[in-house]
Amino acid sequence: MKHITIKDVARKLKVSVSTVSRAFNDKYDIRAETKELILKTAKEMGYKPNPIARKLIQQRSLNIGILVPEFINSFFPEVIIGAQEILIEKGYQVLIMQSNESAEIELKNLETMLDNMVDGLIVSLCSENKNIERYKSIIESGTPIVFFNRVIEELPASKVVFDDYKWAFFATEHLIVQGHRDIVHFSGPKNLTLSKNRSQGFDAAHRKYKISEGKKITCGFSMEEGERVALELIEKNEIPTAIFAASDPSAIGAMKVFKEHGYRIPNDIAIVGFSESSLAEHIAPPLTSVSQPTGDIGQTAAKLLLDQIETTGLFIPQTIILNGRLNVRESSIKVD
Amino acid sequence: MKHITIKDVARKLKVSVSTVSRAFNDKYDIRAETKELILKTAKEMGYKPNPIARKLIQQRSLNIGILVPEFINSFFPEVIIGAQEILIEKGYQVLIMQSNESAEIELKNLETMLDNMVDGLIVSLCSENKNIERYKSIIESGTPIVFFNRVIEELPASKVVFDDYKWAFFATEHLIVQGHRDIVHFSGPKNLTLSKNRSQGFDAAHRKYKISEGKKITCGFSMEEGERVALELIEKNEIPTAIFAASDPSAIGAMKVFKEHGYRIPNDIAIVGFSESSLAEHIAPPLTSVSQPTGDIGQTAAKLLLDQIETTGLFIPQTIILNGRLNVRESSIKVD
DNA sequence: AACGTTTTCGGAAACGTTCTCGGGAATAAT
DNA sequence: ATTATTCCCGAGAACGTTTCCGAAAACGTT
Repeated sequence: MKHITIKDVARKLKVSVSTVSRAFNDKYDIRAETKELILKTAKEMGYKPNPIARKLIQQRSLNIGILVPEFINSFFPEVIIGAQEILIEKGYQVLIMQSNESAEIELKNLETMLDNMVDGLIVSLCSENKNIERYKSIIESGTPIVFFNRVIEELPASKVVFDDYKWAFFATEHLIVQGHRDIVHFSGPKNLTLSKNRSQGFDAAHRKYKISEGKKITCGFSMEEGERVALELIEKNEIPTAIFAASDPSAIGAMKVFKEHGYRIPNDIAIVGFSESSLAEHIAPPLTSVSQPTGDIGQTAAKLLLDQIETTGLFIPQTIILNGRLNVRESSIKVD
Repeated sequence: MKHITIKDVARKLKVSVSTVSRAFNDKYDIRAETKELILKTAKEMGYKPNPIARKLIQQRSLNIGILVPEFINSFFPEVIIGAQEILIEKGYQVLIMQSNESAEIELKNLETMLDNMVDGLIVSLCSENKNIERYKSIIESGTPIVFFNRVIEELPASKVVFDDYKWAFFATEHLIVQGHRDIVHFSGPKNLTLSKNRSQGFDAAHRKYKISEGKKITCGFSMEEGERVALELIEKNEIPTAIFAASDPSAIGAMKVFKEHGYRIPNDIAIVGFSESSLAEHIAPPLTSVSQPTGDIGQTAAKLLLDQIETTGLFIPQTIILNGRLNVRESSIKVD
């Protein structure tokens, strides 16, 4: 009552194992009729080639691994769906793992993927990125890999990123144009390129309008982090007139705390988020935020990866920068 | 420059392949010193047992597959994280796939998981569930599997579900107690047990208070579906005084449309959702919703699965019903 | 010294495939 | 009729492990 193997099929039809194999892999010489017969009876017998054995000998799996730091917020799921669209069409299956922002789990996940002989990887790093050396060795070994969103510059691999600098600039400019001169930036985790870029965009906007540099506070991406930092500001009584947060959840967390303490949004404090989450337009007041083309990010990452997989010989890593949009909503516009 | 295999290690140390294998699988007779030596030089050489080959011969992978219909909303991710906590601790790795509510993709995902020889499956069905026969055959073949949330009664497997009937009853009762007599239920996809249960809870509450049966409209779980049904009601000018939606996104979608058309929530229309999403408490007005113990669901599912994996011989499927909470917020309470 | 036991190891078969090689039969060409 | 060509197919090695079987070595017992 065990698995039906290629041998069973061969025996039943009194043909050789190789012939059965040929029937399942078109590329070999086999008479059309025999092929048909084999395929038919194989189906009847419930035979299906064992992919593990196939992987062992072919060294490919038609599986792609996607590694993300979290997927509570809709950002990563949306990216994944975008990537899946492309990959499934090409016959690949997508395996997803999440590290819950833990470098340790990230590493384990990574090894599991490699163990499963994925043909390629699409990864977004967790905020405490300690596995750079491992990634370097993977890249060196020739495993196709593309990074997105949470990226490290020094890794010589393809990347698809967002123009964080530019859109942080626009977001900040928007606040400045509204008349704000005392803006605090909730910046993301320090070791991410993305945090640095957003932070620099924030500064650049100040420079353009010749305003003294705004204050910056390091703040994680989560709602809790936003709440924490907002409370800190309230306790120190250093309330700015506007906040530019590096993520939507942290913006929303902050908004919640401020509202609870009697501040009115946007009249007392204007708030702008980043990385449009599905919440943005539904919370009160609706949150101004920079939206990223999540689907596109996934799709281009998938395409880059497929390119690399199909390229024999030297592959030259590319970095693709995608554009976004500033969705202006009530949280940043003074109303009377 | 290829992979380092067990043979390379054996050759270098002038021992047999089996001895090296023994060093990596404690259970066999091997002298402590030889083992140490082998492990040491293996590490130096960068050797790691190839899990594909191991799977082929051992027929197990220490991988668990989790199949969900979507993960844009935080519900499924939260469940997954709960399951992961338990599984990782036991040495299992978790592979996740999502079907985007498509039965076809669900089936493909399922086969991929099986292809990868997962030791067990945790699955929540997509709304158009057409793969029941396949699941039956999987269960029959003895593959450990547990279903959660989106469940089909007739499948003889372990399940962890929510007491949808009870909490739909409470949610409806809450609206009735607020004085509502004209409540519309946005029920979920018809073929899900969960929809039926919620719908019956809705009816039961009406019966208890001797109110004529409320109107029910089939509505998907997504925001778009909620918007669609709300528009329908507006066009037909059949505006109820309250809505009990089978999901938060559909409640939120409806709320959005009603607000855009000038209806005030909750004064003109009270709304209650289901399956607390992270949005609920942040939208305007905050949404009354039934919250499910997402983490618990994942954990119990994982535990049930591990039980089944470790049980040799006959396994008796269990169904575990978990409790929730009604979070009453402004969307359902008349204010003046 | 002869024999039994235990420890430690090597040989080789398995797991389920793919794929190269070579050969026989059928067909075409000379 | 002989040779060349094409078309099919079978044999068997390979992928990288685990694990059964048996044997050599070491040790203890009488």
